[in-house]
Order: sequence, then C-alpha cells, then structure tokens
Amino acid sequence: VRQASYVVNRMAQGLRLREARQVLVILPEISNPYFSEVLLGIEEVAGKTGFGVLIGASARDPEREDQLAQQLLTGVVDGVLLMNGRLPPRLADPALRHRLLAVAERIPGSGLPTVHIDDLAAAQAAVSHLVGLGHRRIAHIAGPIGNVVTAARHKGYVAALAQVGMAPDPALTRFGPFALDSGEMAMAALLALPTPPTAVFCTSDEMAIGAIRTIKAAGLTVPGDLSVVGFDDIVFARAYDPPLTTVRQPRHRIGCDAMRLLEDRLNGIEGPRRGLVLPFELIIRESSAPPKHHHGA
Amino acid sequence: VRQASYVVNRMAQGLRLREARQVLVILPEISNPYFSEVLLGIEEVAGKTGFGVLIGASARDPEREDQLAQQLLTGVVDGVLLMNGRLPPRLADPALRHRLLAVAERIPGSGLPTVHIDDLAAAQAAVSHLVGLGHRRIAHIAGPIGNVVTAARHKGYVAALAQVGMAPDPALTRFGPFALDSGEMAMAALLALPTPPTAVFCTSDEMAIGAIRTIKAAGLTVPGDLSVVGFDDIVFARAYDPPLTTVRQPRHRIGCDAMRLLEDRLNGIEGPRRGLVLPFELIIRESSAPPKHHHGA
DNA sequence: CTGAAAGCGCTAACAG
DNA sequence: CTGTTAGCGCTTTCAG
Repeated sequence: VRQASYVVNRMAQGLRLREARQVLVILPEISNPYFSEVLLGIEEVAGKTGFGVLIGASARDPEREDQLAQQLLTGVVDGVLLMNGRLPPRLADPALRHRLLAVAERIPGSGLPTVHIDDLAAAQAAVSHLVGLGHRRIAHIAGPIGNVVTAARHKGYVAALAQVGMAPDPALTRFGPFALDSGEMAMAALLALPTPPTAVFCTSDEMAIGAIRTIKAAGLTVPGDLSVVGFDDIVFARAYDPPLTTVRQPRHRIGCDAMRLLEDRLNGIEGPRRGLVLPFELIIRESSAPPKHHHGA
Repeated sequence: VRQASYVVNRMAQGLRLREARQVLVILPEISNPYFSEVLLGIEEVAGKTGFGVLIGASARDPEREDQLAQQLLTGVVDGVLLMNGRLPPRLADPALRHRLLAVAERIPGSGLPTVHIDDLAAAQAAVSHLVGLGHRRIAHIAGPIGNVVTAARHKGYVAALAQVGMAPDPALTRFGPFALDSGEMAMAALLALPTPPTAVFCTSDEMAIGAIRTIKAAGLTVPGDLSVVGFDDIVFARAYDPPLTTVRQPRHRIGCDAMRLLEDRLNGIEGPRRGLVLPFELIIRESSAPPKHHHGA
C-alpha cells in the first residue's frame, strides 16, 4: 500500500508520539563566528539522530527570549540549548529541567548542567604565558559586567597575577561588550593611562583585534611595544597581522557534546550532574613576546 | 475555562490547520559570517510573524541536503529558503514551487525567484575602481568553478577590463573555494607568475585576507606593491591591516526581504517573478591605491 | 450566539 | 501474525 512516494506526516506523528524531534538553540548573537561553529556541531549530531534544529538568535532581548521559550511549552521543540546565559522565567518549572542544557555559559542558580571549558583555568593559562614572558603590567580587556564568563576569566587573570605575588590594578581592567569596537575603545583608554600596560589579555579574539588596531593606530607595534592575547581562536586569529596568541576553544566539540547530552536527557538518561568540562588549548603565535625593557624574569 | 497557564499544542494545531509555521533555511556553511548575518535577518522577520526558523547547515553534501529537503514533504516546515545554490531533487515538484525561494545565489534552471545583489555589476564596479586607479594587470581570485556567483562575478571582472579594451589573461584568474587558505594559495600562485599582477580582485573578504597574508609573507606591501579588493564587507574587513576595500552586501536586508517574500508566497501572493535585486555598495578603504610605477591613467 | 461533534494522520493497543 | 480501532489536541462546521 505505502509504496510510491509516501512520506509520514510529522505533524500527526508528533501529536501521537508527543514529541517533536526538534530542539531550540537560544543564542545571543549568531554573527559571532564563535557561536556559529558551536551551532554547526549541534546541527551535525542532531541531523544524525533525525532531530531538527531551530534557532533563536536576536535573543539579548528578554521579551524575544520569552517568546522563544514558549516554543518548548507549545510542544514544537522537545528541548532547549541555552547559550545566552539566562534561564527564561517560563522555563523555570522543575518538570522542564531535563529538557534544558546550558552551553558555553553556565547559568548560575539554575542548577542546569553545562557543556563548556574551564574559563578560569584558560584565562589563567593565557595570563601566565604573559607573566612567563616577563610582563608585569598586564591589562585585561574583559567582557560585560554581570556575565558569568567575564567573571570566570577575570578570576583567572587575577589568579595568574597572584601566582607571582601581584595584586591586580583596577585601572588595568576594562569591562565591555564582546565586540571589536569595544576592544578598540578599551585599548585607547589603557594607552591613555600614566603608565600604560606592556601586555593585554583580551576576553575574545574580536576584542583583541580591536585592541591591536588601536595600538597600531597609535604608532606602536605588536608585540614590540605591547603583547596581546585573545580568546576563542576564530578563523581570523591566525590570519591577522600579527597572528594572534589565543586560547582555543573546542567549539565544534562543544556543540556536538551538548546535543548528545541533551538527547540523553530527553531519553531519561541523567548524565553528569554538572555537565561537561572540555579541554582548551593555548595557541602561541606572534602577538606575544617579552616586554621591550625586560628587567629579568 | 482557559485561564491559568494554558498553552495551545502547536502539534495538534498544525495537524488541524495543515501548516507548521516554520521555515527551513538550507545554507552551505554557517561559520561564514556572511551567511550568519543573512540568517539573522531571516530570523528577525520570522519572529515577528510567529514563524520558527530551522537551520540546515552542513549542507554541501547532497545526501544531507536531500534529508533536509524531506522536511518540507513531511510537513514540519511550510517553506524553504535555499542559500546553497541547488534545488534538492525531491523539491522539484511544481506543486512545491510557491514554498521555495532562492537567497543570495540564483538557482539556474529552477525558475525560482531570488533575493540577491547584482553580482556582475558589483564585481564590475570593484574592478573598475582598480582600473580607475591605473591598474592594468589585474588578477581575479574567484570562487569555485560551477558556482553561479563565481560565474557572475567573473563576468563582471571581464566586463570591467573590456571597458578599457583589455582582454582577460586566463593565467590571472584562479578558481577555488570561498576560504581563507584558498585565497592564500591562489595568491602564492599569482606571485610566482613571470609577470605578477599589480592588483587582485577577490570574490570574498576571507579570500582577500588570505591573499594579503601571502603578499605580506612574501615581503611585499598592500597597497604599496599590490592592491587588493574583497567582497562582502564582513566585520573584519574594516579591522584588517590594511582595512579592506570591498563590496558591501546588504546581508541583513537580504535576509529580511527573503523571509518576507517567502511568507507572501505561502499566502498565495505571487510577488516579483524573478525575485529582488538589492543594491550593493563599493566601500573604498586602504587596501587599494594606484600602482607603484604608474605610467599614466 | 453558544455547544457538541467530526476529523486532521498517525501509532499503539487489542481483537481475530 | 495481520487487521481494526481508539484517541493524541486542536479547529471548524453544524445544530440547537
């Protein structure tokens, strides 16, 4: 009977089976290459198990976020991957817990498992690299205040300084959005300081590129006058001039593992309570070098 | 009766209404900032009218592509936005025509309306800019052979040369994928020529950045020794060293208009038969300048 | 204008 | 082991 070109109606199937075989990914900004590569990993494993991936981009706006969250309640999606660091209020119901997973950014107070790297350790490794090179006046171009990732990386920055008995100078940390212009502006402020830093640790490659731009515009060189370290290892990091020393995140794997974990949870498999911590990697390129007037390590 | 926290079950609603209020976007690669920004526009408009956006990334692979196309047949999505330049065989049915729209890349032979820029004119404008600067030996780092966009931009390149009575030298056009390394390799080959070009028109900013990298690695400067022009105006174009002269595509608007047009089609409104041609803009920055030994314009 | 009922296409349970 | 049937939650039609 069912030969020719029969295809099941997934709407009816979903109604009957009470599952949509779709997941929603809520992300703060898709134009950032970081997120899109995680998304690629998600999509890849989802495809293999017949899951569809819905995206909820433009989601810095809480109203839009709530509208997206609604999708889980209406049954169009079976689960939600949260990459925006916030748990929409209507998803707070404990009965929904097993349908949710935080990705890249932990959601404090939610108790949700998270797939991510150890941001503190990663930042500490990056700053220790600078310290090892002989730098002592190291600035930190940080993310937006209130953000969990920003906080973790800042702690790592402080920890690396503490390891050599230094206290952080508050004037050397600048908070702001994870964007290129934000890096440019922060660097300008740092350069205007009475005693500018000899090295800068930036919390994203985009910011690092912005910082380098400002440094070059001021007639200084990288790493000659200032060393710069980024974070993420986006495609353009190795292609920039100079190629960026940065922390590589296993973006693709974060996506794959997150989707796998969510599927498990949907199937009733609890999995690790706190989620997964994946390894990062410090990629040393040419934007970091010993300081100009190196008074010994 | 329906007070408290009642939410309609969209699965049942969809079954009854015979519509999913979801669209699928098939894209070749999401990590490319170009596509992600178009996607953002799509998502934005879709959100306003209550449509969900499913993504089909990893779709250079025809098998995966067909699997994705299946989604339309099974009724999970009402329409498909095709950004990969191909019409999956199972969607060739004329009855499905009004559920499809090509975006950015025309699909030859499909007769599908397309939302895009005039690639030929844009490439011609870019190359004419180089010609106007006094360049005569201009290379073209092109996209992959067989691609419609590649062909259109190549025609634009040829047309710009023809305007000053020049025939293109086949050795000066290098075809390859729209990627950074592809730009690097193509440039290396161009530099190895007996008479290297004095300017290069690249079919994407990523390729242009790759090309500049190779030029710098060879000890030459941009635009001192060679001028480079890109295409797309991604975020990093203005931040590169030197800032890239490039063709800006209205990516966000392409996404918005495409989604709007698709919704119209789903509602039975035919709309423009050939689709929409949106304006591009030549952004002149610092990677292009007159040739070193300028023997008059 | 309000209320009951049919049926969208499927799967799972049950009867033959 | 094959064939029939109930019902998933909604909307729409039709009767009251």
